[in-house]
Amino acid sequence: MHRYRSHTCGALRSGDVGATARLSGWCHRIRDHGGVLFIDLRDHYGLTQVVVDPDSPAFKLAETVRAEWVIRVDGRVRNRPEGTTNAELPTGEVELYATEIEVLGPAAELPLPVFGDIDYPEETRLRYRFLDLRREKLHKNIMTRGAIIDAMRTKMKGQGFFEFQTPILTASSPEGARDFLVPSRIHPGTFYALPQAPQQYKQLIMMSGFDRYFQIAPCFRDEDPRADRLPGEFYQLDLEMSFVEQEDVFAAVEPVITGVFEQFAEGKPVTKEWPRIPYAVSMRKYGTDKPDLRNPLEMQEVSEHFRGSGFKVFARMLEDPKNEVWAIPGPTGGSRAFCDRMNSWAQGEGQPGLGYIMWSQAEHDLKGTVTFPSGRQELRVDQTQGQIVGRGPLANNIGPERTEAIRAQLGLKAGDAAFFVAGNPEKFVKFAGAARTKVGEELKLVDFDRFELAWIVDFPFYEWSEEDKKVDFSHNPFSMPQGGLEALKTQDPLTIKAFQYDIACNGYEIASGGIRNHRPEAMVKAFELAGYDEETVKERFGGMYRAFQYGAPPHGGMAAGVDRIVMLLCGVSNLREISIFPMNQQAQDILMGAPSPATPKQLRELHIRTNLPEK
RNA sequence: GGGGGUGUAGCUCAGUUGGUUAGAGCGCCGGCCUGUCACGCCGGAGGUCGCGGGUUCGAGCCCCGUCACUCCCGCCA
Repeated sequence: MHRYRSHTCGALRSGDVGATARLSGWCHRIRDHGGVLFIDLRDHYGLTQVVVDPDSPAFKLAETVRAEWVIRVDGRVRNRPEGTTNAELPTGEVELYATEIEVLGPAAELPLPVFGDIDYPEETRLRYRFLDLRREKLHKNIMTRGAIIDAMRTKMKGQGFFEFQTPILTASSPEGARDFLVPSRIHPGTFYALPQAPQQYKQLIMMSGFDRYFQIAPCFRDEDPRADRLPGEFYQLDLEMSFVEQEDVFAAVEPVITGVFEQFAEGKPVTKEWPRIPYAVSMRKYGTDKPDLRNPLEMQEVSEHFRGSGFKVFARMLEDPKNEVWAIPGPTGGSRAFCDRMNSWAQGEGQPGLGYIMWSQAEHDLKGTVTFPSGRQELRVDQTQGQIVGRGPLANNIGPERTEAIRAQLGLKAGDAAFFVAGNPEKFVKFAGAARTKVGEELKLVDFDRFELAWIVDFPFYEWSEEDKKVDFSHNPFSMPQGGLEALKTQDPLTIKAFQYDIACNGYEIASGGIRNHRPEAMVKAFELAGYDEETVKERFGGMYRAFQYGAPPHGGMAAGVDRIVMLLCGVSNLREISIFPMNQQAQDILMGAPSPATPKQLRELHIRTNLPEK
């Protein structure tokens, strides 16, 4: 017999009754009835009930074992007595009657129980990650992660892609996020950088005559984390193809991502035909470039209804042509309580408030003019019973015609509301998007049990950098401007769009890519408009620039966030739930103790002396 | 770099307008228990209330500072 096991803890069935079996695993749960004692023995594969009574030579030792001890049990497989089977366990028909127990690894008192499903503080979970990983949910998430990555590989290979490895120790890239640096011992005073992404390498692979590259690529960025952004390192499904236009990339990628989602969505619907939403449209309808399309609400511009109206705050704002008024429809939200709640939510977000109109059916015929006691305001009333009328301060100020026009434009009914955001869209768009999300969720209009995927296309090539007071790349400096060199020479830079696209899913950006700029003269011009001369380009992107001179194929690709996709498919909202040994929010690995000071000898070899900040 | 939240037993948490000896569940230790599967019952141990300072006759509670964790903003081409 094998030294440790003849079966795993998930293997035994009634067909094994009468057999002698040897199991090894962790003591998941122990129930001591004095005369009879049960141990649920757990391993990676499952759970089997071990039973011991005083007739067994193993009884005395069995009484001493505790939760999470690792033991080996020999015994006889037998049917559980009538009425004591456990339908919730695959092994629930049988039990192992123990005749011999060996303690393989005793456990100290646990800082974190493996049994059960209650939440524990992050710090405890990370310090004792190996215990946390034994717990059912996390254990399962990690296995799902592996299966998802397997599925990505299979589907990518099915699309004719081939997996490459690119260097981890590479050159610092001047654009983008902060690099992690690794000092060179051989070349004092110089540093390698860990790749933020294999962007330049994959383009060089295309210029090296390969085609259809992919990699489950580790990426490193020294930036502050978020719940949906791991500190330090993360993985991308990175891909690149030669001789392609945007449509070719979409055609290659869509089935891979849809396929992966369908395979792991556990029956939740997944978008079949992905909508293509231009960046500018997404910003105006959803207030973000990563819209959650499970939320049916779409914002609309309603400036005309407020221009020159009696609502002076908006009317005055609209005298500046840069300003607009946007409406967020709130179907079924037409109650004072809800509108007030939204208003105070907006104030909590640092806004002055959130204007609204509520619509309802008039209960009586009313005609005439109401003058408020102050005498400063007159309200014309002209309604017949059953007619839909708008209520609230805004409606009173702009009058029934304008109120009705807004209702008609937004397609709202009695019992509905609309919320209004005014000012310069560039400044309020983020808040408007948050308000759209809030309204949708509060009114329970969002169907959470689905995956809504979309391409966001036509990103602007440049944007205005307020900080540097100049035009700067808005996304990827390597992507191809729509219109090519001609557009760079003739168009207002801020109106140039890029062959640059994202995939949005349920409010997350899960992928980003583009068709690359493979013409050196266009690349030089693109950088020139952003204020970098040719020498700078040569200096910063020497390898790429050189490669462009010797026959560069048109190419493009994409990178999808593996961690985020796994997070969505596991139904969690924190990356640490799907990452096996994550760092904490301070970018420390508190299990392994990283980062840690280097020894004087290490520093000497690297010609480095520390210069620590004063406390 | 900035803002919010949290910090009380090994763990999860409660703790009144500031008032006697800071509680519960789980876990741990001891005892009882022959069919449980969140086993049950009885008993026990276990606390610098994150840390430092202040106000007060009196602080877990109020104030100031600080540290840790977490969420967010900045940042992330």
